Amino acid sequence: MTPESSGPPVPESPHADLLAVLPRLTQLSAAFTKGRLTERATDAAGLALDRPAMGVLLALRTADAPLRIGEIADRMQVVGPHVTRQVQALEKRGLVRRVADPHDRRASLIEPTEAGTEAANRYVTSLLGWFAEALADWPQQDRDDLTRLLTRLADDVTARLARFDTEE
Amino acid sequence: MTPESSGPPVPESPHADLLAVLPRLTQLSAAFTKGRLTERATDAAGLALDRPAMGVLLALRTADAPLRIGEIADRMQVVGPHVTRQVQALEKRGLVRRVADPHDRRASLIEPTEAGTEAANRYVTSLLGWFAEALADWPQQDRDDLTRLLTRLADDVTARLARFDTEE
DNA sequence: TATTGTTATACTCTATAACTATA
DNA sequence: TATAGTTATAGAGTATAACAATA
Repeated sequence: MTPESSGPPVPESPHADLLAVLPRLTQLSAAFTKGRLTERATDAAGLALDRPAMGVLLALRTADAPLRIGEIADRMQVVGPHVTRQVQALEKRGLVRRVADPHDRRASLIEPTEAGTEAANRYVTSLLGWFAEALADWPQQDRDDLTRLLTRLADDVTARLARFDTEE
Repeated sequence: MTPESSGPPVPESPHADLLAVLPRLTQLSAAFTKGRLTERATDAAGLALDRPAMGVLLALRTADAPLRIGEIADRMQVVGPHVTRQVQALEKRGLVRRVADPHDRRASLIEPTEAGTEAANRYVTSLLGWFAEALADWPQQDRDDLTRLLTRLADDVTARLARFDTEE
């Protein structure tokens, strides 16, 4: 069995199995997008919002406090102008409102309205229900392990990528 | 402590912790995109290809056999026209070539050229090296668990979402 | 008539650039 | 002069629609 005639096409590596993780992440991402999971959940919540707008509403819900545009952008890992437009869409639908920032008149604080809070809760409940169904037969240990490992993976990957920025 | 006055804003659920998985997947996806990991790996491979084109090349490498346009699209979970354009780009760069499908003159088979195979291998090696670094201090058990759980999650989520299509 | 692929077009999400107002 | 936000524009990635060739 010579190297060039057979064997798996993967280059030699002590951790080649790790590469299997990447296609899985891609698969999951594609499945969520193509399955329109968030769209179904927004429908179930009686809303007509796209994913980015829902992301803003969820960021506010998670923060459980009014946030500035820039703060929302940081938490969502997107740029400011993107958040500006999503907030405008949410405002039009009466799901968030702006309140003046007492300490800085350049900025305003965004907070969900009563309707916005309820919508976000319905959305989360719907998503959670779906997710619980999908993982209905998972042992609790596996659920815990998945959360733990995925959290660590996200942190390690984020940290490693941040090094690129430092080096440049 | 009344329900409306305090407590976490998350609705009651026996598996509320599972919801933590979704932000992590989002975070990972965003980190890979914003860290331009694939772009760095293609640079390291001496290429000038965007992510979709690289995806086609990887699909061919993984298959280790010539594939039809439709087969590539299925594996990448995208539509045909998208693959058509990526293959055209790869053809121009001499990384793939078309060979006639002896059984069906409507279709052609796509296979990597020598240069394409080498480029894909350099890409994978680069990505693998980076990934191994990021997870350098992970115990082998955790690596195995992550791969196993992520695979199962992807399969379960995909299966569950497929039920929507069936129901409609 | 059904299927494979191509061309042309549109849509979603996010980024960059230029600008305004306040600090 | 630096920072927060907005407006306008651009780009990446992928989908849909209309069509051609072959089955």
